[in-house]
Order: sequence, then structure tokens, then C-alpha cells
Amino acid sequence: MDKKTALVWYRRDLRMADNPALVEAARLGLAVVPVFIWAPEEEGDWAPGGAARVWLHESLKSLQMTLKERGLTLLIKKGPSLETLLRTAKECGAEAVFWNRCYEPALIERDKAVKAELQAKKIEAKSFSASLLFEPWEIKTQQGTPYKVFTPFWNQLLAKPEISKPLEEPKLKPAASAGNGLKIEALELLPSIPWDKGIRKAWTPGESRALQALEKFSSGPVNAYETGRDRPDETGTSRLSPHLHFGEISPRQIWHALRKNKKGLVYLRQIAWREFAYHLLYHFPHTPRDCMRPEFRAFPWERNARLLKAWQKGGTGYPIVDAGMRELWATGWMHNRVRMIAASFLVKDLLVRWQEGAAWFWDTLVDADLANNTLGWQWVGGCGADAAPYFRIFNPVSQGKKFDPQGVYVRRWVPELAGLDDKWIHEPWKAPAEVLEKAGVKLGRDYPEPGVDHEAARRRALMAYEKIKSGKNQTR
DNA sequence: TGAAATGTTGGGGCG
DNA sequence: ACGCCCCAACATTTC
Repeated sequence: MDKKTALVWYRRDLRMADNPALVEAARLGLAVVPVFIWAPEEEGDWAPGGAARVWLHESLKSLQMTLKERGLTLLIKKGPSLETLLRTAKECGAEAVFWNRCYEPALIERDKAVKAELQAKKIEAKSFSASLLFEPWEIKTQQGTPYKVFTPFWNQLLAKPEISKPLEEPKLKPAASAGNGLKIEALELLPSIPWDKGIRKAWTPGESRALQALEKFSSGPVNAYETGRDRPDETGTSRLSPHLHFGEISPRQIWHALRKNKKGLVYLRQIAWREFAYHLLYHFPHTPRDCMRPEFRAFPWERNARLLKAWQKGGTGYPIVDAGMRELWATGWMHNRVRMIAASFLVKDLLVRWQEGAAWFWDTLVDADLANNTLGWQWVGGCGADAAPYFRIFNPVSQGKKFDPQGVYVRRWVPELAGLDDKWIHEPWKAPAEVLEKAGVKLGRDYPEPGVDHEAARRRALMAYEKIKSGKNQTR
């Protein structure tokens, strides 16, 4: 008997365009039942964090609306994926399930099991590549091993045959029986205490806004990206990260929008860092938990709940760090230059394990992405594959002066310092008493004294590293 | 996709 | 004119 209906299982590909699972259903002339299943427990330790759930809620709303305009209903379900798919397939008389791949270790395992079970039940199951330029197993060194260094990975990526064009949105046939779904609200993705106001103000999730953001970026900031990306006081970045994480836009779309622009390559290199992050996560699935470099197992991290909390709340006493942490808390996002500064501060100045920082980012970032988050923190921590050398320690004052020279960013997020002159904005503790008084700042009352002295903290971090250096050549 | 410490160079002041 | 010193600017090395 010919198949009539397919489920398209939406996961982190919340878009219509460049969606191979949708295209396949249309190509086969099948009616489509789009379904989203909320099953956070299947993601192991990495179920979406609080900020990401807010985004997901809004993105699902947007997708549901878009599908509705096409005459389709996005079914919302909750519960174990396999059973839910089987039940939904039965409800709708679907004999095929198509989806686009995820690459987190727990999801790879789950999807493998789902595929096997569906096929055992005579339901066709097919998965597609939609979230990466290349599958993590498609890129290998000459020796056939995974890359551990970014630059050769990047060269290899550029040497590959041209990346295929993004797929057009197909014409979809609605299914006769759409099945019964929940309201998105029933997933309880929104917080009970409304701390998400700032996120809603800063962002509009959804495919159309993602395309707009790309358009805006490619018609201006991309041309100055090389330097503009380092300025948190200006809008020199694409701000595409959360859209990209939820698949509201695909890297193929971004690639083709920017590749013809000579300057676009500087930004596409960042997209390649994302590819590299997925490559590493796929080949080294333990890295969200453990350092890549084995000698770091013996690293003398400190346990300091008080300073960790101060960091989280944006109360370290270092303005650029605090500005970043407050931007994160308020908007669910932090400028990448500031992410590096704030992360370096936690890991090097406070000697707190990078996993603590990764966990906080996981919960507070709307773009929280296991591959990127893991790579980023291991990079800063100096314990990753192609990481910054451990002794590369950011100075929060000089970084602030260099990349936020007028203190615009600091004043935006740390308004209690707004009255200080540019000269002191990144190191208020050095300002003369009368300057502080005139600015209406009393350190320890309006804004904290530095929780640690960077100079001393730097020396302490280097000494801590000395302790594990001897283990450098030990094998895993 | 750092920063500090250390080394080198070259111009200017000055005896 | 010369050597000497100082020091800023830049370069290299070290962490």
C-alpha cells in the first residue's frame, strides 16, 4: 500500500525554509503532520535551561502560526519520544516519520533507538542533515582521525566541494486527520516568577526574525566585523546565535548569504567554529563534563561559593565583568568578547572549575548550545583541544579599556557607575576620593570593591598551573 | 581572539 | 663632536 501521511518531527529545526525533512515529505507527495515533543528528561544532564525554554516557547508559537497560515497544525506533545511518535502516527494514520538530526550524545543515542523501533514497527524513519554544513563524521584528517586543531579543520572545510544551496520551502499537503495536541502553555516552558521580561524585550524568536537579523547583519556590520565584533558597546555582531541554536535559520542559509562577500569569510569562520564544536562533541562525547587535556584532572580548583555567586550576579567589582554578567541575566545573551573576559575571570582569577561557569551559562543563555558552550569554556579554561594556553589570562581592566573605551557598555549595565569619568570607569577603586564622591559612588555601598586583586589572582593562577604542568605529557 | 617581563633601538639632553 | 644616560617605543620572550 502506498504511504499517505508522514510525521515531520520538529526538534531544533524550527523553520520552514531549508528543511530537508519537510522537503522529503513533499517530494514523496505525503500529507504532513508536524509534531513537536517535549521530552527534556531524554537530554540527560543537558535539558534546556531556563532562558532557552523561554525562547523555545516563543519560537514554537511562531512556528505554529506560520504552519497555520499554510493550513497545517503543529501538534504539541509531551512524554517519551518513541511512544509519543508511535501513538501520534497511529492517530494520524502516518506511516513515515522524518526529522533533522541533532548531535548531542544523549540525543544521538535516543534517535538511534527511535529509528530502530519505528522501523521494527514498519514505520519508515528517515533523518536528514540540516543543522550543520557538514556531518561531524564527514571531515577527517589525512590519517582518518578527527581534527583537534581549528585551523586545519577550517582549511579542510574550505577545500570541500561547494556547500549545497539551501532548500526552498516546499508546498505542503495537510493531513486529513491532524491528531490531538496540547497547548504550548501546557509544556510549562515559561517561568512562574516573571524574570523573562528582559528577554522578551531584547528578542523576538522565530524564523522571520532570524532572516531579518541575517539581512540586517549582511547589509552592514559584516563589513566591519573584524574589529566590530570586539566592541560590546556597538552592534557589530550578528546576534544570530539563539536563532541558529533553535534552527530558525540554517548555517547553509548563512553561508550562501555571506560567501560572495569577501568580508563575509571573517564571520563564516565563526560559523566554522560552531562546526568544529559539533565535530569535537561528536568525537569526544565526554567533553561537556571532562577536560580534553588529561593533566587538568589534577588541577587545584577552588571551591568558593561566595565569589561564584558574586560572579553570577554581576558583583565582582570589575565593571566589564559585571556588565557582561548583568547583560546575560537581563537579556539571556552576552557579547562574545565579554563572554571571554567574564569566563577568564571565573576560571583564572577565581580558580572556579569551568563546569560551574558552563552550568550557569547553560541556564541563563537563550543561545545555550552544548557544543558551543563546551568548546568555549574549555577554550578559556585552557583544558580544551585547541584551547588558549592556560597562561593567557585576560586583564579585565585593560580588556575594558581596549574594547569599551568610553565605558558605554559598562554604563549601560552598571548604571551606578555612570557618573564616573571614562578614565576610571574600568577601575573605580583607583579613582580619587573626590571623583568618586562627585560621581555619587561609594565603593562597598553602591558598587563592590574588587572581590580579588587581579594582579595577585593572576600569579595564583599561574602557580596553580605549575602544579599540573609536569603531568603534561602523560597519556590518557 | 593576552599580558607582563625583558630586551633592543634610537633620539635627545647634557656634560 | 662625542660618549653617556635616560626613556619611550617597539620587539621578543616568557608565563
